[in-house]
Amino acid sequence: MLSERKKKILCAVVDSYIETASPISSKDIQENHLRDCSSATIRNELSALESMGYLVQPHVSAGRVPSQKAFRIYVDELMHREPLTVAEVDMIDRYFAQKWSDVEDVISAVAKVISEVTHYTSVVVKEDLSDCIKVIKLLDLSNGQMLVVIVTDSRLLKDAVIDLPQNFTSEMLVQAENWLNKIFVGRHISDFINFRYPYALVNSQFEQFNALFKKIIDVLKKVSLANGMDVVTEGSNNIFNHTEYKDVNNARCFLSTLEHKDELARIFTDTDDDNLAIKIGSEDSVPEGCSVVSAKINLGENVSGNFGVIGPVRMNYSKVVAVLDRISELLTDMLNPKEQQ
Amino acid sequence: MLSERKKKILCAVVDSYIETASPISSKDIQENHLRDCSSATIRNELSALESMGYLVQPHVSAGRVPSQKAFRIYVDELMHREPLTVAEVDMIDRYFAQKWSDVEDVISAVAKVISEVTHYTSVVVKEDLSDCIKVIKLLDLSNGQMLVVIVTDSRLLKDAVIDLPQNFTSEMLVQAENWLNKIFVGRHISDFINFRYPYALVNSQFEQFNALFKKIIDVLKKVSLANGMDVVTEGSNNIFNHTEYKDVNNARCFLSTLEHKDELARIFTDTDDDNLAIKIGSEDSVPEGCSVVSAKINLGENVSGNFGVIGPVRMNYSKVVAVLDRISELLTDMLNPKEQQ
DNA sequence: GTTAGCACTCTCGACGTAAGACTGCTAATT
DNA sequence: AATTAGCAGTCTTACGTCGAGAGTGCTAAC
Repeated sequence: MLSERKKKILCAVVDSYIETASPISSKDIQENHLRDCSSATIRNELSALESMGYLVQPHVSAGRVPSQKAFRIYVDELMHREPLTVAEVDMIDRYFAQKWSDVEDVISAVAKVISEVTHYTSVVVKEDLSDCIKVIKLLDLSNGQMLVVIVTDSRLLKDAVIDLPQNFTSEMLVQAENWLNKIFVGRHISDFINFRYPYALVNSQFEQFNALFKKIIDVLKKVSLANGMDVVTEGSNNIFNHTEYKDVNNARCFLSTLEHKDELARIFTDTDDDNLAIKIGSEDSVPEGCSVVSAKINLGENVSGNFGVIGPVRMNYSKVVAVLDRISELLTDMLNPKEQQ
Repeated sequence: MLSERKKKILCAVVDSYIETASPISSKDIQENHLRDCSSATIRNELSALESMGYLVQPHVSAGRVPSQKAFRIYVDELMHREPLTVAEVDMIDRYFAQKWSDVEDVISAVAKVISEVTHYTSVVVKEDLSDCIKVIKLLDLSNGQMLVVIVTDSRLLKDAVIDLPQNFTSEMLVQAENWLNKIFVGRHISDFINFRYPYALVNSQFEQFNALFKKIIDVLKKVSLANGMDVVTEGSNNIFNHTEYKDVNNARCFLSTLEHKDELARIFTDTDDDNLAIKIGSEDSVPEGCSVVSAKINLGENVSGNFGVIGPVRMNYSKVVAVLDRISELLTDMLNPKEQQ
């Protein structure tokens, strides 16, 4: 629907604007992108693109600035995918040369490398809501207390100390453990947020189990809430590299977004089936003036992760996408051999 | 060494400057603080205070601004301790009305309430390096794996899954557990960072225990490292309430400090025996232009915590101190009855 | 020792102006 | 019919001037 030349010009405007953060003039485009036609021709095209809603003019004697609609079509159709520089590849590979021993380390390293290479603020979200309970163990701590250990599919362990009811014997503990496993094994952790206490099952047994069961269910509920999300951000001070955050109100707004981890997690995890999602401006309740590029990865059985960057709409999408692609690749490489082992 | 009147005037300058963030004139002081002498007299005193290094003048026709030295003497000697307003007390109490079930909840709530009431950025540091091991449990997960649970003084639990050596029976597990407890109970978690493997003890026993013991010691080492510090910050966007951070470079520098958790922890935990420490400007490697007010609290047996605020040198010390005092009080109230229970 | 008064200095905002950046339009060209 | 050169018109921005206002330091009187 857009002519080839219009596409070329629009792409040039967005590219230049991403680089310079200031309005782009017809002369700029002519000199740097379209040598073979005059600035007057380009002016005509710019005018057309403006009335189509792709460009706006801050004032009459200024150049053009891309609208949100322009950024949308830019990332969907126009953008060139530039390869990473050698230095950037090196930087990423250096991070991945280390050996990590647990998921937390991976998360923090991924957050660091993304923010370092892209110069934007990075966000990594780990989500293990789909974790399945494999076995529950009750452990007498021999001081009137008991340790509840919940082992899940992904080997992530949750535990808590519970006071034992009076006169509780070791045998009763074993029995309680059996019952708990009968009820809960195979269930998903997330189910417990709205779990209703199964009186029917328990009332048929010793009365004194009741209190214990209630407490254990509380632990499960708590665990399922606490482990819903793990959100890590890195490089929040990178926002000051970008002129849009010279304005203090924008910066405050941005930082406040970063502090609302739950909302942030929602933005980064709420993706279609695509591996890579780009949300621009106020789309999908991304904060006004911000864009989010996020990717998805499996962090192991039933544990998925999302990672990406959040920054101004005037973001270097090409570079960010390349970085995220590369990291996706390295992460899957890292995780897959493990599974064959 | 300073005359009473000089003290009064210096205090007035600092108080006013904290409030208005702009240079204070002799007239200001005369009108708001020292009705009983003329502005000319105050001018003379100001001039004297300036040559003593307590005040500086941005330019000749401006008022005076307190120097770092002035802030030091202000918090040490001059400052009035104003009580909190009813609204502020309410706000704090409302937070403490909730029941918290674990240390993490307390930490996050304390961070939140401090930043909300003071309008500065709050920092809470939990340090449990001195945790003592109370008991170690080995738990057969019946799938060739074993769960190591370490219970410490402070009831903070650490655990990890370990692959069992081949042909390991339940009885051997019990035996291993006994040995582990014999060796490690009573030791401090922090000792394991440099722990040397006690061959003498183990070599006298079954050879196949060796591999297991090594793995467990690795777990202990890891745990002791990972649990060294827990640093939580809240309200980083509060910095924009304060004029000194209208300057983007200051803001960037401040945020970068917040991201270096280890350095931050050092600043907040490195206190004398005092319960409350105030560090101003570049003292004790606090970042240039920043001040830190921190308090200490016991978060349980052998677990100490530090909490406080970080903000501009021009900080409302009086209010911050009052807030931290109140929270200290409430925290000890909350923790002490627990111990009597 | 304190104070009134005054000259002096410096900042800050308002105003006007000139230069420069781009555009849109018109008319000529291909 | 599309393209282009040229030019008038508009708006921003930087700069310099100017006057008002704020505050001091000094002097001389109290």
